[in-house]
Amino acid sequence: METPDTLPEGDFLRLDRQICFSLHAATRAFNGVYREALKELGLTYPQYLVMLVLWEHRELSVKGIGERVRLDSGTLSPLLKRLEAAGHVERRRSPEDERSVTVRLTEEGAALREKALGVPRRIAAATGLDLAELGDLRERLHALAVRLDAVGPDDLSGCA
Amino acid sequence: METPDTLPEGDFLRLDRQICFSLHAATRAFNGVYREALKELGLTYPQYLVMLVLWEHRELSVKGIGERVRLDSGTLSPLLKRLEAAGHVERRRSPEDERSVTVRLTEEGAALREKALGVPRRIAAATGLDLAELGDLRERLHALAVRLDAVGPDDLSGCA
DNA sequence: CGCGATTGAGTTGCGCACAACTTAATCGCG
DNA sequence: CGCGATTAAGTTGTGCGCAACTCAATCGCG
Repeated sequence: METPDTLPEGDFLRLDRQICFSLHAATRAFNGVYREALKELGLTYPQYLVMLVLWEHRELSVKGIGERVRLDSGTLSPLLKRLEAAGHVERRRSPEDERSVTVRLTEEGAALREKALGVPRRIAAATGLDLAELGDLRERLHALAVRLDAVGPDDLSGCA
Repeated sequence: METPDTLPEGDFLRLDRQICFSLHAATRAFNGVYREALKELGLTYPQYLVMLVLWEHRELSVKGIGERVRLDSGTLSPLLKRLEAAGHVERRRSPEDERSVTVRLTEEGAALREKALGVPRRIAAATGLDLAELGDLRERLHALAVRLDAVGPDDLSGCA
């Protein structure tokens, strides 16, 4: 349990390097492709994520958005302020709970969806994967994220 | 080739949302686990990437590091300055080419490798994947990154 | 009802990531 | 040799991502 058995530590480090690099490179490559595809919409990748949930719900609290895109208010507040400045959303405090802020699509923000419809196919084409493979990738990444999030702040020390 | 055939655009947008979210969530979950594991080393994840290549080469130019970790000088310059301030590396201009800066591990930086040896196994444990699955993941991510990078700045418009 | 605990947003500070730019050194062609 | 083009690093500015914090509103227990 505490000895590698199959590999010396040095090779572990090498494998880790390869996985780190692959993950890091894939993430930034994806970001780059999205950046290019989103340029004409005037959106960044994280802004696109937020718009995607708003196109499905039209109106959500900051907390509601945060739960769906897994971002906290420290990231969302300035991002939403920029989306508001761009005219895509409106923000106003909720009447029934003055702590909460309701974010709602403007007409313009809702209309932007039409221009976004072509984006997913471009991305899919860039990956060179078909729908089934994309679905499989999504599954694997989702399962991985769930497992990694579950580890949380503890653990990690319990295996050395 | 230019029509979806299998899915209307709206479902494409939904699938894209799911893939976006999975990718984004998995990336940040990975970062979180590494952040935790690297805390005792006093390294961030990108700093760890740089140290990994230096542990293999001992001495590299900024350009050489950039090629290996796929980062430009705009990101590396301040990062390396911080690694230098932490005492892990030295930087000095190359004698034979005054444009180039050579980055070399200090004794302390080289010694840090010993403390890093336990990191990969912790990460692997957190993912819940075995060595074969990790290798497979690495392969897929690498292939994907290569394909996405190959698309480059052009294309993307040629499929709409 | 009153008051401490909790919750939702926002702010601050730091470290990437990247585009666009600057500066200095080197290259290479005529 | 001379000078424009290229190259290597660094700088600047913008936008995430996250930890740590503030502040106001709400909750809930006695």
